[in-house]
Amino acid sequence: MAIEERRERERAQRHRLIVRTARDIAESEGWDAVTVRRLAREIEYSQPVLYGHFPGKEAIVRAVAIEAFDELGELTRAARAGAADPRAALRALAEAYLAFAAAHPALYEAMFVRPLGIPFGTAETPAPLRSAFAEIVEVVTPFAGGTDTETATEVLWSGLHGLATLGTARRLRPDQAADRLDRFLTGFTGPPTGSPAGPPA
Amino acid sequence: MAIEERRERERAQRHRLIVRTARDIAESEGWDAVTVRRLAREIEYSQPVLYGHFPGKEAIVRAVAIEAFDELGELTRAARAGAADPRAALRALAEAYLAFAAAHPALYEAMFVRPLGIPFGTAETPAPLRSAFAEIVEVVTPFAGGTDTETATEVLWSGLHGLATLGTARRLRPDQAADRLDRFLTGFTGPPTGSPAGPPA
DNA sequence: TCGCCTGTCTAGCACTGCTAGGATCAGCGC
DNA sequence: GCGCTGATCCTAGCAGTGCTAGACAGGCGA
Repeated sequence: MAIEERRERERAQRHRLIVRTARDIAESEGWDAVTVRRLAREIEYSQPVLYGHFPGKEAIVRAVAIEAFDELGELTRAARAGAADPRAALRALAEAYLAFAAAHPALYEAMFVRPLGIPFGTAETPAPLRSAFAEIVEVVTPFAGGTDTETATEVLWSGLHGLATLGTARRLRPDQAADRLDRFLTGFTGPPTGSPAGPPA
Repeated sequence: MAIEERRERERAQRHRLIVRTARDIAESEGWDAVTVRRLAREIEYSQPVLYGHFPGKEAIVRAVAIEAFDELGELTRAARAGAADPRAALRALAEAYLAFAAAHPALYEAMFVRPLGIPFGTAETPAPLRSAFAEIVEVVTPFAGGTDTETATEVLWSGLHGLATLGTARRLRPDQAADRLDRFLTGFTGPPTGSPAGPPA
């Protein structure tokens, strides 16, 4: 029995090694550099071993993405927790989200740009993914306004996603990132209390 | 001389055939199905002929994208022209943009998601691309508010881009597309004149 | 008519994801 | 301790990818 346990341990360890190696290569050289041969070489096993752990390359990318969902959820949770009021919480979450996308473009790509083969918003959605989304819902709720919370959440998320992807693709002026977020959030929440209405009709 | 002219004509025709074929395959089966061999088979020439027209596959995708920029620019221009006031113009442009992305996901992907190798917002930016962007600037100007026009343009574009990409990736509820656009544009422009302020602080 | 030159194709390179089949070695019963 | 058994792993190969060198033909000018 102990032998099988050891084997299972080793197997789990190798599993994590594969995911970590894939992530490392992707983050330093992009997903194009992540090939099955390269992975096999780096973990010092032959290629078929990888297929004993994952049904295919796509599944490895998926594993990296799910791990990253956990991290993003943790970051946004921390950002939200440290905020004084709903407006600050929203801003903190947005900043954390964009900072994550900017710091880990390859992870962000695996999570939200590449086709994941993971259902979003259904019962089969993995837990890390759902809890990360729940973070956004939580912070949006006070600002839902006329529309329902889920719609408002989708709008906030879409805005952040657009800013993140166009930003990393270098299609927005890099220096104006903070201004863009200001403008977007001001629109989303409405102007701060006490200040005059913004744009004319 | 006439012979050379005929050859040049034939060459240009084949050039267009390549771009059109690439586009057709991409739109019906996705970019993964667009391979050099497949293209060669469909245009009934061998693969090296393609490399006589384009330096590589990426350049073919780029040609398809630039053509698509022209179309998108035309669509948004028409949408804007038919609008009564600035608010309607903004909405019409946004709807046209999202409709294009939904109707031609492969083209949209080539234009805005895949790395294009085309500089955005510099002097070398191709004309179709610049004029399409100018459309957005035009329609955003009345709603710039406190921030400068270019920043506001980037924010609008980012929002639309996020809605478009997450939409085609099936990560937003399909039925709520109109509600999302409403919510986003209301935030972006501020509430319509005469109506009470939206969300509470 | 001859020779060149342009245009095209065949065949091949190095790479990709993935897999069939054989070798190897650990653990077990005797 | 010995030989069997079964799991584990690797070698080698498949079909596909983007791309290219070199051979071949056909039309052009002299």
